[in-house]
Amino acid sequence: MKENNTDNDNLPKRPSNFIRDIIDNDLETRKYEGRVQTRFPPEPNGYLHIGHAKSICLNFGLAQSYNGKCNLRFDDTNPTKEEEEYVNSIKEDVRWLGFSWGEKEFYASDYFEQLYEWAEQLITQGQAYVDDLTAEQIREYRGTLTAPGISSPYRDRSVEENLDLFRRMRAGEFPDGSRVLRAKIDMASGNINMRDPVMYRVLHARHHRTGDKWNIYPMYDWAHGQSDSVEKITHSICTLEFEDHRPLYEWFVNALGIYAPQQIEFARLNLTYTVMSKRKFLILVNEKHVAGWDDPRMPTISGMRRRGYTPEAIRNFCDRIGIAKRDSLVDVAMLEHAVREDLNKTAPRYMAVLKPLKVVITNYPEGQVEELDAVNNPEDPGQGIRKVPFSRELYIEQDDFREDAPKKYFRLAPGQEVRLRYAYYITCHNIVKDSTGNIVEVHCTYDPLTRGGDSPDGRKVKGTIHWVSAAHAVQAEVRQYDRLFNVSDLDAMEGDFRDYLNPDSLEIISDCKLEPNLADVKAGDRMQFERLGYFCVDKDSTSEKLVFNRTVALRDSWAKIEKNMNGN
RNA sequence: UGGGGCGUCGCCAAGCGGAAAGGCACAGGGUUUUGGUCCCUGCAUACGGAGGUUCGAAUCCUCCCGCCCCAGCCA
Repeated sequence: MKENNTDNDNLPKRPSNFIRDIIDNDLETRKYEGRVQTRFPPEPNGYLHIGHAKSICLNFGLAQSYNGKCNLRFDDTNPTKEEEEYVNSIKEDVRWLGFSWGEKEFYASDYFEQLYEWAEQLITQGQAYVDDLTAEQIREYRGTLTAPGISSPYRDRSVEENLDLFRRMRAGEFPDGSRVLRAKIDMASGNINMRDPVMYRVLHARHHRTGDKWNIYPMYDWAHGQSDSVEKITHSICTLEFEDHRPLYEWFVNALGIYAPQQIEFARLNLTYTVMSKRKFLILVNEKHVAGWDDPRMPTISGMRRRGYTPEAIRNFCDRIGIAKRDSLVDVAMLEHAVREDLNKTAPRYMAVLKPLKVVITNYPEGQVEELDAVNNPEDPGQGIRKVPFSRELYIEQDDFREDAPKKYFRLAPGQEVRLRYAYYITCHNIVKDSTGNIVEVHCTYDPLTRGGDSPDGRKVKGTIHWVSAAHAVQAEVRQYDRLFNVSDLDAMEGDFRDYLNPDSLEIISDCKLEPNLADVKAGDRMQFERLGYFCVDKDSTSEKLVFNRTVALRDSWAKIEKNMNGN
């Protein structure tokens, strides 16, 4: 029996941040009767990415630790860009990340009628008017950053005329773009959002949920705060660029006299070597720089899922980068660390040779096969052991043999003894080359007394390399990914972001040799290929042709040493 | 030259007037049948700058500098 175990003890510990401070304070002052209600409000116009994950973890995480709720709400106020396909993928991604949002999801479009009524209320209160100016004229009348705007000639229409016009807008009497409903606030405000913002536009477009019911659609500013209000949100968390909208957010709920949530802004996530905008993703996909939204090189949730990332790793990453208001550019190494950390504990290990070099054990009996024991996961004894076949002809990694070994090279080289993991010590005594001088085969002898990888005489070998029995090897394709861009701070670069695409972001290796235990693997399975990295089975994989994605390589201190030896 | 924000180690980020957490990265060492993991150690006399208040300031005040966002009938 556990003692003194409150609910909060079981909840994930998360670092403090300014939003938690605000909530703690609100709880203390009973600002919202002790409630915490957040929401994650994606627009269904694209796939979620790691930046959204930050927001998801924040909003759902806050709800969890304060015993509150977090609504999933689709901000579907622009039917020209939104599709059901996206709402489905968003739901899938949020769920996959490990969060749930109760019995139903919310939609801004569910509030269209209420929003409409509130708009009539504002008109009646003399705080909104129908404007006949064209989009271009509205822009001109709005003024500039330094010059105040000027009033529209339609600004002082009577309540009756406004009501009539607005009802006819709804009824579909006017063509797209002909009229808008605007809030009557302050054309001279230093905050441009307050210069009579547009609340409704005429749009004869079919909405993915309301169909053809509406001929007018609310703008973000008019919809968002009121949706929060309807849902009794306590803390409406959004990104920094909406900071300027907060006065408007508050103006609307105050003018309406309805429940007032509070908007809090935090800095969005930026990652090194990565772009993070749906617009740019769309270009990458449409121009075929990547294979799709779920290309494993994409920072989309679906791309990362396909790449082999775990929800746990992404959540840990999000907890660790913190929440603040300063613009930041998080090192992608932080993300990679988070996956390695999780996969190290969970991923079963296998041996796989990606770039094979044939090794013949000349003193090993022809035709003999031994089944050797291999540990499935040294970090988790519970995962047990497996058998791996060993025979006279093997494959090892090309990188694990050097004819002229540099200093500190502990792998196979002429005259140098190494351990074959879980098998035997071997020593190279002969190299076979083809007519052009390429090494095609390496001949070694083994020490039968070192079976399993230990020598009775206690003799040490510095290197241990992985291998696969040639006769038993399973063939596979392995896709290795590198960063999509070759500069760390894309936003700081001049010119188009496509100029910085890394041409080597995808390497397909087609003749990999895998230990036979990998033959029955299924799409989505994650594992470590010993000494190489973490991999997962791609959805393209079939029993005839296995396909793996490299999620992330293992840390490679030998690569670092060698790089330093070569003077960087 | 308008309005709104932000500036703490290479990158994130705690700190909320009492003598600069943590993570990543990096460097060195130990353990090791993954050059993986793990374990040690090091890594800001300093908090954009300059003044001021105070016994005491990254934390309060003033001025200055730098960076980001805003002129969609996008969100």
